[in-house]
Formats: sequence, structure tokens, C-alpha cells
Amino acid sequence: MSLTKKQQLLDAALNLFIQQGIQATATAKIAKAAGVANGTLFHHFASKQALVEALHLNIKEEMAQAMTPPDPNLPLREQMIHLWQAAIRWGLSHPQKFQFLRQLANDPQYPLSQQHAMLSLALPLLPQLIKQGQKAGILADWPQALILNTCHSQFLSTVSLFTEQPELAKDPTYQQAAFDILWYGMAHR
Amino acid sequence: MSLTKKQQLLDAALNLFIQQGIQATATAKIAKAAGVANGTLFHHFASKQALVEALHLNIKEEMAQAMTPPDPNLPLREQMIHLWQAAIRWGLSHPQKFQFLRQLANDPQYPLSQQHAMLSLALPLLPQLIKQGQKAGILADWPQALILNTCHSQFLSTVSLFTEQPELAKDPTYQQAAFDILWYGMAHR
Amino acid sequence: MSLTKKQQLLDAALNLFIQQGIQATATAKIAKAAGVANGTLFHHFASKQALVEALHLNIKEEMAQAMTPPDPNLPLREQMIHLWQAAIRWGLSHPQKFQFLRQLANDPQYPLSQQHAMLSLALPLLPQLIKQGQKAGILADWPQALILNTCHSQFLSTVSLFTEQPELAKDPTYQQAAFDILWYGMAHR
Amino acid sequence: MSLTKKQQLLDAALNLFIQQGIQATATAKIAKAAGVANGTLFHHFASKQALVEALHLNIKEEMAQAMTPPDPNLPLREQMIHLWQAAIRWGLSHPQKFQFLRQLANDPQYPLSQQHAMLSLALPLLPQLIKQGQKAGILADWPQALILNTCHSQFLSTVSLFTEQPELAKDPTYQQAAFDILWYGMAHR
DNA sequence: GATGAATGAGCTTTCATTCAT
DNA sequence: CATGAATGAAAGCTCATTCAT
Repeated sequence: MSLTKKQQLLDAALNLFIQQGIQATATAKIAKAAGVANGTLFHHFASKQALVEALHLNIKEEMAQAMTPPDPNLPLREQMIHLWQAAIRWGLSHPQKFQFLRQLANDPQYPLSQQHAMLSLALPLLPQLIKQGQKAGILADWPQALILNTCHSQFLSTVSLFTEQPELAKDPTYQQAAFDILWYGMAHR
Repeated sequence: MSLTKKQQLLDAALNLFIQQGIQATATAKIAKAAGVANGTLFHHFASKQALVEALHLNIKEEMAQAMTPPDPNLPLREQMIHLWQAAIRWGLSHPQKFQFLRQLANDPQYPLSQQHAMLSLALPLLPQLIKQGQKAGILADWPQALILNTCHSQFLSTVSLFTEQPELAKDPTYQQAAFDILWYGMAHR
Repeated sequence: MSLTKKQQLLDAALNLFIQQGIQATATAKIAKAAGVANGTLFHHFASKQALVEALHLNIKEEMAQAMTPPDPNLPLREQMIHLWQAAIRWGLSHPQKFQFLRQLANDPQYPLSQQHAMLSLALPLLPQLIKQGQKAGILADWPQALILNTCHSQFLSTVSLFTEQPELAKDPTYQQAAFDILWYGMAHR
Repeated sequence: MSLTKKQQLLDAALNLFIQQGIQATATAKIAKAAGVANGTLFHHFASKQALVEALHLNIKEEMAQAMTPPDPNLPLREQMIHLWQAAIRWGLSHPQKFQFLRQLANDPQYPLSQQHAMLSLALPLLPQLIKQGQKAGILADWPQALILNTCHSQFLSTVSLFTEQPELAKDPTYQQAAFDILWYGMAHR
């Protein structure tokens, strides 16, 4: 039962964290929602903080696995579309986990997990691709930080928008449009 | 002295909220930081929640005042640049207040203040301008929600980036670049 | 205005005390209900305790004035009826003040004002009358404390009953019955 | 050991409540008097209010168990004496619990537990007996409410008197006298 | 007299964590 | 492994009282 209960705790925690916030969720409520005893939580996790970190790690790993690398022989734009679609797809099919990552990224209590941590996680190949694109004269010659920042924010806000308004997500036109806004924005003119 | 102490409380609260988070900041610490007694906080604010809301309101009003409307006779692009610069300027010169707004927008405890609340606050004229631009064939014909979402996220992330890396903010090229990414992204092709 | 505000405070206090209890009523609420400032209460009364005592004293004096002594030439039973009716009448026409006296009498915080304090207040002549009655063989020869106790309790409970069920109070038969139960109970057989 | 601590808390609470009043007794003092930690009180009782209600319920049940029903074949007067003695005996042997019931009955904060709740608890059979007595012409034909009220108040005041003056309680004459006052008061003439 | 901002001790309640079973 | 009673520090909030104006 051990693995089961540990997983039940993680599931219950995720569920409560995104509803009420991390701080506002008492460990006792997590245990109750998981159907285990109060002390069992501390049997599997040294502290509430450790539980949060374990959950964070789990989700990061799961997301990383979903991000298959693009075929390097494809044109740059196609490679980027591949990354973009994989990231968006994961965000839309795991809205709770996605929101948890957002929450952590904005929580002053967990400053280690900066915004960029999430980006580099979702799109670890992006920096190289951008550099390639700039060298090849396909992308505009602005600072990396600015371009990465834009990619990141467009990714986050697109998933959020599509999660809130699922009817938009259903139309593939808009999925494409979200990428095009980004692409034409950073393309060289 | 009433106004003084009330303001001291708001100042201390803002300072602590963005350092430690809202929940993690005890009312007693706010009072201490403000140099007043514990009960004084509750003399001026009915509850911690009321203090947060008062602070929120103050900042929103202050930001709204900073957002001067553009000259409607200017070309669309110039009007948008006007808005963009006013918003960025305010964000950069009030980094704490800006961060507080971000925090609230992402806090599941204060769901009323959605992301879009902040946007419509900073750029209340934007929806009309976009509609005009689409009618005139200047902007691409994507759903309003998508374009607004992009503007919003680019605004937030640009202020954050420039606040974290002030050397970027100093170069007016990059301020312009951040707007151009947005503009060429949503411009009609 | 001084007398007025002081009286307003006493009135407001009485009203709130019987609704919520003495302890549960904050001085600030009394002041607000009286339409005066917070500090004004302490201008007229040294402390909350002093306010309670002043109210108590006022009510006791008012009640004492309403208790006109019976004609000593009347038969014993008529004298007792006189006292009984005066007491009941006062209780029914001042239900709030009556209830306040009850509350104080049962409050462990104000132990000075025992049950008997209220009795001797309402019916100061009663002990003598009882003694006379016993000497004359009209009343049973039980201990004074027992008879006084019975009179007292029948008085309190009758006013309470009639206040709760005003339709009973309207029928003079029942007013008389309440006295008769008492009288035949303690009469000599 | 759970039952032990829970009971210790109830005992300590009863003791302090009747000395200082319910409101005036801090939960921290109850915990200290019970020899447990502050939080333990709230582990067993959801709130102070819940503790009060649990205590109330406990005492009511205990009292109800002590009230053995009379033999219905006995004459009416004997049945009433049986009830009277059982009630008085319980009140005298549990003075704290009796006083707590009185306190609650008079506390405007707990209005549900009216005076009559206590009576019907102590003497649940009384209403029927009275009706029987009136039909048989043994008891006077006054409204039930009036007679019940008298019984109730005589019961309460007798226990109080005997508790305050234990020397009276020792003389069985006076126990009988207290009942006789009641009986002759309501007997048909 | 009258005001109401200011105080700080004290209240009820919460909660992460421990530990004997 | 699992439990849940027990802990006590700390939280948000209340309130009688003071005092400068």
C-alpha cells in the first residue's frame, strides 16, 4: 500500500494546492482528502515543504518526458512548431499540474523556481534554436533574454487562455495563430 | 496622525507582501514594521483581507491615473506605442506595486482579480483600438481574446524582465523591440 | 447634553445587555448604539463595571419607588396582595429592566447581587408580614428562608411567564391564580 | 488515554464555568486546569461552543438517567413526591452540574435552552400527571403553563436554597415542606 | 465635556509536527 | 508502515481603556 498512499497524498495535495493555494492548504486536509491518517503524510514526506518539492519534481519530470525533441533535419520553423505544439498539448492535457507550476513560479516563498526554470524545462532546446535562427538571418537580432522571455510568456498565457476558454482550443486555427503571433513577432524583417 | 499611520501600514504591508507573500505575512509583523501597535492595524482595516483589498485598490487607482489616454488623431500604431510606453514606464518605476498586482492576479485566494482585470486596468482603451485596427485591415483578424491575451502577457513579462535586468531597460532599443515583437506579431500580413 | 448622553448610554447598554449578555456586549457597541463617541462612555463611567453598577442602581431605585407600601390596617392577605400586585405590575411594564435584574442575579461575575438582594428589594416588608402571619396562626410555621424563597421564586417565574405569554397576563384570573398558589401553599392548615 | 483527557477537559470546564461564568472562562485556562495543552481542547471539541454543548448534553443525559419513573399504580400525590424527591436528590448531589444548567438557562447567549427545557428534562412525566390530577378533581383547574411554571420554579429555588444552606437540607421536614407548599398551592379546594 | 485614534494584553482557533502504539 | 492523539507556537482579531486634541 505504500506507493499507493504516497501517490494518493500527492494527488490530493495537487488538487487542494491549486484550489486554495499552497500555504492555505493544511496538511491535515491533504491527509483527509487522501484518505490516510494525519501522521502518514509525515511518514512519506519529511515536511510539508518536502511534499511540495516532491510534487514539483514529479510534475517537472512528467512534463520533460512529454517534450519529445524535434527532428533536427527539419527547417527551423518546423522544429519550433514541434516544440510549441508538444508544450501546449501537455499544458492543456494537464491543467492542474500546469497551474501548479505557474503557482510555484509566482510564489515569493519558493523563489528558487523562477519563471525561467519552467521555460527551460518545457523548451530546453529553444536557446540553441534561437541562436541558429539568428545566425541564419531568420530571426531578428534582439537579445536572447528578450526573445526567450517572449516565448515563455506567450506559452504560459496561451495555455491559460485555452484552458479557461476550451472552445478556442478546439479550433486548430487558433492554436496556429498563437504560434504565428510569436513567430512573426520575432522573425527577421 | 491618522492618515500617517494608515499609510505607514499600507507601505509596510506592500513591502512585506512582495517579500514573503501575502499569507506568509503576519499582521503583527506588518504593524511592527509600520511602527504601530498590533491593534492599530485593525483600527484602520477591519481585517487582513480588508487591508489587502485597500492596498489593491490604492495601487489600481494610482496606476490608472498614470495611464494618460493617447491622442485619438494619431495613427493607430502611435496610439498603441503611447499606451505601451505609459504602462511599461509605470511598471518600471513602481516595481513593488507592479509585483503586488502580479501576485494577486496569480493567487488562488483572490480569484476575483483575474489576469484580465489587471490588463483592462492598465490598458482600458486597448480593446477598442484593436477592433479599429482589425476593421482598418492593419491588425490580423484573430479572436480578440487571443490578441488581448498576447498584449497582456507581453506587457507583464517585459516589465518583469526589465526589472530583473535593469541594464536591458536602459537601452531604448530594447524597449522598442519588446513593442515591435508584439506589433509585428499581431499585424496583418 | 451631558445628562442626555449619559442616559442614552444607559438606555443603549440595557438594550444590548439583555440581548447579548453583559460580557458579550463591547463598550464600543454601547457607545455606537447610544450615538456617542467611544471615549464618551468612559467620560461618564469610570469603567464598564461602573456602568453596569450604575444601571443596576438606577433600576433598583426605580423599582423601589414603584413598590408603594400597603395600608397596615388591612388584613394580612390584602397587604400581601397589594405587594404582589405592585411587584408583578412593575415587572410586566418594565420587562427589559426586570430581565436585567434577573441576569445580574444569576451571573457568577456579579456575586454581590444574590437572588435575595432582588427579593428584599421588591418586597422589603415581606419578612415582617410573614412573621406576623405566623404569629397569628395564618401562615404555616416553616423556616422564614423557605417561605421567602418560595415567594421570591414564584414572583420571578410569574413575571417571566406572563412576559413570554402576554395572553395569560391579560386574564386577571391568572394573575390572581398565581398569587393563590403561593398563598394556599404557605397558609396554615 | 483519549477519553481521559476529554473527560478532564469537561470536568475542568464545568468547574471554571460555574465559578467565573462561561464567557469569562478562557479556553487556555480550561486546558491548563485539565493539565493538557492548549490545542488538545480543540482536538476534542471543534470550538468552545461545542465544548459547552457537549458538557450540556452530558449533564442532561446524566440527570435524565437519575430520574426514575414513579410506579403508575400509586396515588397521584405519591407519584409526584417520587418525582420531586428524585429531582431534588439529583440537584443536591450534583450542585455544580445543577448550577451549570441554571446558568445556561439564563444565558442570553444560549437561548435555545429555555427554562422549560430544563423542567421537561427533569420532570418529563409531570404534564401528564397534572392533567390526570385536574381530571380527577385533585388539582386546581388553572392553565397548565401556570402550574408547570410554578413546579419548575419551586424545584429550582429549593435546590438552590438547600445547596446554599445545607443545614436546612438535612432536616427531612423541610424537604417535605418544600413539596407541601407546592402541593397545597396547586391542590383543588 | 466630547472625541476617536491608539494601545497591547488577551482571546479563540489553526496547524505543522511528534510519537507511543 | 500506519495511526491519530497530543502538542504549543503563532495566527487573526477583540476590546476595555487612555489621552491628545
